Amino acid sequence: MSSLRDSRLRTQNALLPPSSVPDGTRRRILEVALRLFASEGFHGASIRDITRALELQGSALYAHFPSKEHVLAELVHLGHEVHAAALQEAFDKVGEDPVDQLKALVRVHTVLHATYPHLAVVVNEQIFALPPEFAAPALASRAQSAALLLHVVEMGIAQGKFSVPSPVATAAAISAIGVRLPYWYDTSHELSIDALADIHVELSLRMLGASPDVK
Amino acid sequence: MSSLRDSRLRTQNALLPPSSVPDGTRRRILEVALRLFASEGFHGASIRDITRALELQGSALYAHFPSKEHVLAELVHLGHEVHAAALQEAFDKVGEDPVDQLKALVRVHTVLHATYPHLAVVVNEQIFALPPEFAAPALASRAQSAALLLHVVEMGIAQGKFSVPSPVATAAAISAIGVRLPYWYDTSHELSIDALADIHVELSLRMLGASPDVK
Amino acid sequence: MSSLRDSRLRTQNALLPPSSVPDGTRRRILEVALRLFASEGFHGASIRDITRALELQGSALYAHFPSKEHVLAELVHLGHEVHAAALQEAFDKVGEDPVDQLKALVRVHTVLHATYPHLAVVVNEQIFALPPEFAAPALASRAQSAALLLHVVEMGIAQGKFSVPSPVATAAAISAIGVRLPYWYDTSHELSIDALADIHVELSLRMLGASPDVK
Amino acid sequence: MSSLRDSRLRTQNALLPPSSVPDGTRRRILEVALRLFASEGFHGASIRDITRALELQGSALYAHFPSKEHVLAELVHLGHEVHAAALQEAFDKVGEDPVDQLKALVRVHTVLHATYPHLAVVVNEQIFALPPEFAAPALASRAQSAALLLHVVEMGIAQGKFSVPSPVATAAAISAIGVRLPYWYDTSHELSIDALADIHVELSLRMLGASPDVK
DNA sequence: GATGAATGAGCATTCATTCAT
DNA sequence: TATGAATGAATGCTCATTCAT
Repeated sequence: MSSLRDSRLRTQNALLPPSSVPDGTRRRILEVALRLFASEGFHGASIRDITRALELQGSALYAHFPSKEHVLAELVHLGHEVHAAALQEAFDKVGEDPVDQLKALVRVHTVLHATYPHLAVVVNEQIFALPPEFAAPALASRAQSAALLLHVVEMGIAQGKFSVPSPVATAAAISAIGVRLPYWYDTSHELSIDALADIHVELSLRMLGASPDVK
Repeated sequence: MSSLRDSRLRTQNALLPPSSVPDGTRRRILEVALRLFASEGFHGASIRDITRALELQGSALYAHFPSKEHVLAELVHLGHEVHAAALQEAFDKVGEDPVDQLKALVRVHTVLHATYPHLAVVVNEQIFALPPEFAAPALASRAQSAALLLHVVEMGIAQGKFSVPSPVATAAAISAIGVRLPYWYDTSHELSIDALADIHVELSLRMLGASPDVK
Repeated sequence: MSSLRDSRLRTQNALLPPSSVPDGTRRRILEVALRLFASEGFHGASIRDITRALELQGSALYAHFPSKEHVLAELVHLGHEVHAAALQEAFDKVGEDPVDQLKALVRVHTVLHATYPHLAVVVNEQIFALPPEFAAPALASRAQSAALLLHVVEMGIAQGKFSVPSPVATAAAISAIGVRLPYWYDTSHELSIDALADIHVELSLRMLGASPDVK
Repeated sequence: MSSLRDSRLRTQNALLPPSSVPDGTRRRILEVALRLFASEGFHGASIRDITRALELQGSALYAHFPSKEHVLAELVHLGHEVHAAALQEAFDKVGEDPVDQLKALVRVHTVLHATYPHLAVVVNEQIFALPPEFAAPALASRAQSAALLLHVVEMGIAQGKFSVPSPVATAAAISAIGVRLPYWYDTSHELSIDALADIHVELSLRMLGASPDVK
């Protein structure tokens, strides 16, 4: 239902979080791979595609990664690490009020998906291209994030601050709003990332039936 | 943030809408291709993979489709056709009240994504593997569905029945909830598809700030 | 050194000698195959190419020929048969004078290559695509024709009517003039086939150093 | 009318002009391809056939040529380049007398076809297997050579040194004698290439009715 | 005679990867 | 670090041919 374009994602600019990988050929490989895996898929982007964009021979990649799968694995790992760290950091900053916690989680979820859309797409769509032993830690991180969100929702319900038809379906819905962002939003949009985060927080609280004075 | 498995989707059963393609080898090819494209991606599933599952030689596929791309194109076409037709049918059945219209659209959107999750995933993730001339009609259908949803939201706002921070972002959020369904829901879930549709309708109306007496 | 065109041969019209094969699908297959083998080569023209031109399925060919090779074999056989028969007939009509004999052989050689250029090309270029047992009779017929021409040349020399640097090379040269015809001549040319035959006779006699009053 | 053998051409030895391509795998591919394209035709010789003769995998060819067609294109280009250059060089060495010019052209035409018979055969028979954009320059070179020969014939006629029934047909005949050489002559023949060239010069002059004192 | 679904071998080409340089 | 020639498996697809209808 979102509208895609040739390049799959609407954003061209931001790729990898800045300090996650040192500069150099290795980082440039990751950036190109991220862009191509997002637009063509893991199997649709060949090593030669990646290295050609860097004006290198295919074999040059093996000075930096032991295999193509390791490139994807590193991207997926990086994506989950960033996501988990950001969620945790946001969570730690706020107090124990589930409303505050939820606001923090939704905000960071949205900001991340709007800022690093390629990483989000690759992490979500291409993780299945990894062999189980590579995918397992990422899947665990993912499950933990989901559990954290669900826990906050359930705490809010327990404290009478949220009221919801199904905690699981509602947590999934809150997550979905952010996950689908890369498919329609780009940074040239009239809404800023901050404004978008505000909106998603508001929409999430409404779904949770939070008392109207919230926000 | 959803949790995936080796087989990518939680559901194994429902594949193609029943009457969309006549029985026979051609339909069986479409079904297997749908399953494999959903789990491995278009480039990750080879023609030999598809035909092996049918105990055929790879070359046998070419008596039914002129190319691998045509198989994907037919699936994508079928998916959009079913989606557009169902949306339209639901829309035509209700009156002019935006609230009723929205309920109808959300319900059918959810039911479709829960009933044909493979089709939804392939349509959403693999359409980029098609050359532009194959993808164009599907993208047009997609844009039209998005426009219909946005229109209903805007009509509701105009009539004072909805109140929303950003119509575009809210329509995208409503859509996202359904689109992400295949990644966590399967028909063995304790929630029935109908119950899920009810929940999504409720969540959508809450996001739209519909007057509390609704439904 | 000749100039070719898309269609390889300049002539489009005459294909098979009229009475050589009865009318019907079998003959039409031979005609299309002749055209395609001449322009694309035996390996470059598929059975589907041939039958498509007749609006038939590929399998329909097997009601008329046991294999693709048999189609070529029949064309090659037909070509050599026509060539040998025409040569023999022409030879039998004239007396024992080597000059008359040579004129007759050159004339018919030229007329055949100008009239059935596709057949000549296929016979000359595609015979190697046949397995030895199919090619053998054709090669024998070919050798016999060459021997006949050489014999006439040598008889003329013995009788003091021809004078030549090398009988073998000269016989080859006389043959070559006709064999290369299909690559530059077509029936729309300002020279008629008859005029061309006259010219080739004249050129051949000149090469043979026949006394100037000849012709 | 020439007699062929399994191996199509009687010569096995000479293939590519010595300095035309540097030594190495690339040259060896061209040599094997030349031999196989001459004997089996472009479509009849597979990439695996070519590389097997070099004890390489089929894929190794693609480090040296972008496609099978490029291999043929290079051979055809090379053949026409060598032919055109040799003709031009021979032409430039002699004076303005059409008789001398014709002798020079015929001699070099014959020497080339006797020395590089595979190249001649591939150039003449397989050029049609190239897509038009590859074939065009070769066809142009061919037309230019034909025009040069015709021009010399016509100059000789204008100067009263040649007398001929049809300049076009006679030029074609002169060319044909050389072009057909690879189909019957090989270097083990009792005639040396030089002797053969003398004979062809003599036969050509005779066809042109050159005054008997010539040569 | 002809169809159309199927086969199994083979095609040109691309793939990820290796390795000597 | 990077190259470039090579590998061997795999790719999508075409081939001639078969066979039940």
